[in-house]
Amino acid sequence: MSVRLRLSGGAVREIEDGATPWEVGRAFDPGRAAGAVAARVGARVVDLGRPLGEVAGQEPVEFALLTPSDPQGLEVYRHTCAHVLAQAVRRLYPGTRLAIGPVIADGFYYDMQVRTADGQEVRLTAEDLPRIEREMARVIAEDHPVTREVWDRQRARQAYAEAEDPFKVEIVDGLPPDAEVTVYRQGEFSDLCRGPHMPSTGGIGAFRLLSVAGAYWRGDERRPMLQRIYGTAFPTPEQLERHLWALEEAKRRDHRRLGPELGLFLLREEAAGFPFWLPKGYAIWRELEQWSRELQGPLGYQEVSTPILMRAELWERSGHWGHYRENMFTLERDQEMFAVKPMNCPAHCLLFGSETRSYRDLPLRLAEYGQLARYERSGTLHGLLRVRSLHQDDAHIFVTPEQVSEEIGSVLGLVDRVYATLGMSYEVYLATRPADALGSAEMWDRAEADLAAAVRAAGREPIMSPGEGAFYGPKLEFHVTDALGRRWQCATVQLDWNLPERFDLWYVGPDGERHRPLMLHRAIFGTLERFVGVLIEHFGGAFPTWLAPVQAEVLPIADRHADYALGVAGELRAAGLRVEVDRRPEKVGYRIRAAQMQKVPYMLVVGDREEREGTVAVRSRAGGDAGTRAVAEFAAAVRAEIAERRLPDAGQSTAGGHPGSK
RNA sequence: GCUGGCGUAGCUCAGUUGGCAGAGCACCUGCCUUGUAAGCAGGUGGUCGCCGGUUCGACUCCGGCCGCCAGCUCCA
Repeated sequence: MSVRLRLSGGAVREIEDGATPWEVGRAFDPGRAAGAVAARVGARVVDLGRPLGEVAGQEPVEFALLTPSDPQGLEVYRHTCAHVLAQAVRRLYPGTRLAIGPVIADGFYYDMQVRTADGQEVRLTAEDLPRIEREMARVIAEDHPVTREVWDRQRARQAYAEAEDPFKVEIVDGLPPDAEVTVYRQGEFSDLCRGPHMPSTGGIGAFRLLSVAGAYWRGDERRPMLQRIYGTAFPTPEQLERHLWALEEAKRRDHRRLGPELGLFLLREEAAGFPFWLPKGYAIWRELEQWSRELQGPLGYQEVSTPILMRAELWERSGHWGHYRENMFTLERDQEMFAVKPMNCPAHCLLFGSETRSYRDLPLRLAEYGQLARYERSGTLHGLLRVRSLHQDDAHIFVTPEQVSEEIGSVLGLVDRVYATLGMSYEVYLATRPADALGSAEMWDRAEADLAAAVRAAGREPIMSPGEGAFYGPKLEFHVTDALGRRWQCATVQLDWNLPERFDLWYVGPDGERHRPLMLHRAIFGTLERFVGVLIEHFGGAFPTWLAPVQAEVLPIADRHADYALGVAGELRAAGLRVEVDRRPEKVGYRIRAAQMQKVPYMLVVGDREEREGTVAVRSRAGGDAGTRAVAEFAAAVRAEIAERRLPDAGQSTAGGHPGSK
């Protein structure tokens, strides 16, 4: 028998079915064969030693060798490295039980119960990692061939049961009935694994273990806590070093570091999860809020303000008492329960229902920026990105069923405009019906379909997020990525057929009858707290001029220039700019450095010459010395930059003349 | 909330085996009067997270809380 493969050049070859990808590669693509870790046959990635008859047939399929430079090849490479990690830990701690060791975005991890030979559990710390790394290096140097074995399911189950490997037994039991049970072996080590793997351990070039942390087996806090060792691997030491450098760089952008450094906000243990906003941070905040009003007003949004504290009875009616109580701050007064609002929707429903609404009033768009509070478990708090204080750029839109699509389209347009202006990329997730859902299956199906259609109409493909919807309706989540590659939801659009029902909301239709409106929950920034946090990291603290807390810093050369400097600052403030004067008795270089580290977009040096000529010597944060300009001219240029909400483009500044010009 | 780690000046961090708490930066003062990323000198500043215990004596050892960090989980 034979199989047919389409090689990289496009030629179809007849190959004997016992041949392996390695043999085919060596014959037809010797250049890549040396560094190959696996092969792609059709849609499958397979071991280089796998007989082709098992994965191909008479129908020609694409054949390609994979090296660690290919994304799929890199996964195989890292996966094998995860096995090397497990092998090394087993050597050092022979009683270790393995759970799972998958490849993740920038590396891999392995979850295990680390134990000594006599079954004593061992707590690893970061100090143990170098020792494990040395053992891994030994495994790699020993260059063990990696072989694939197909096991009988019962035999596998029994073997792991006898070896007292409860996690592997559970994994075997969880495999689909028709799945092949495979075990990969390298030297004295073997592991239940789907594969594929590199042909031998010697091919791993550069790896590093990064951290160790606890992780529950199957993510379930009622189950045993395992130790998760994170690591990464790259084909060359240079690539590894570059990655490690990028991780350090990401730490430098961490908003928890930059926030206090730039004087933006404060986190205090007196109010965990409730940030204190300093003048500079709040300047950013106000700028965003003002922008939001500017964008939404023309779209027909009306701003309202509703009570922060309301009786429990309201939350019972809205369903929050049953579904969300764990996340609410409650208090009792005069034998009555109250709750701080975690969301605005129930209050907005009260507003909708407070007068008779006509179909002519719809869509009715109620916006609110007030403060919400949600109880989050202490271990989940994270800088500004996971807080208990929330100020959303929230709105609830009451619509007729016919208006849903168009209104969602309008919201998606708003989202796109905001994120494009800030130069941020995002992904759209469609979160569908959760286990504790309210409402009928038909309502959910239709709502989910409506949301998906709207996203596609906006030219994007939603990523499905099954079971992640709110209890009251499906939602679109817009995710952005932080400096450390963690993903956070910012904007959201949720469809809700439930609350209008619970609050018995209705409008009078053209037919003179009562009809039930639908409700859209939406936020564009999401939570201001989180959004500012994400922006700090996105810009690394170097905000575009329109958002920068201090837009220009005036630096008088000597004491005698102080009056002129104050005059310049006054003139610029009158033009609407946020300006400060640094008249400390320090050298200009010192004060420039200070302003530069505070990431002020423009530094204006003024001395005898500038005072005489009524000018400022402009230095831009990104481009350095930008020449001398008249004060009014500088003000006009910066005002234009702000009005356009221009993004900083590296090396260029807009408000300076050419060096040497006036 | 769970597992592990951590908590010393505004910030970053030292602090031997338990014996009167330190540095750099920041801040203040003086000198310098300054030209595009750190001038010089001096000084202020700490209930060593909080509460309790052991001890002649606790930043140090023990226990309990609180907070932070990583991960799990949860979610905007």
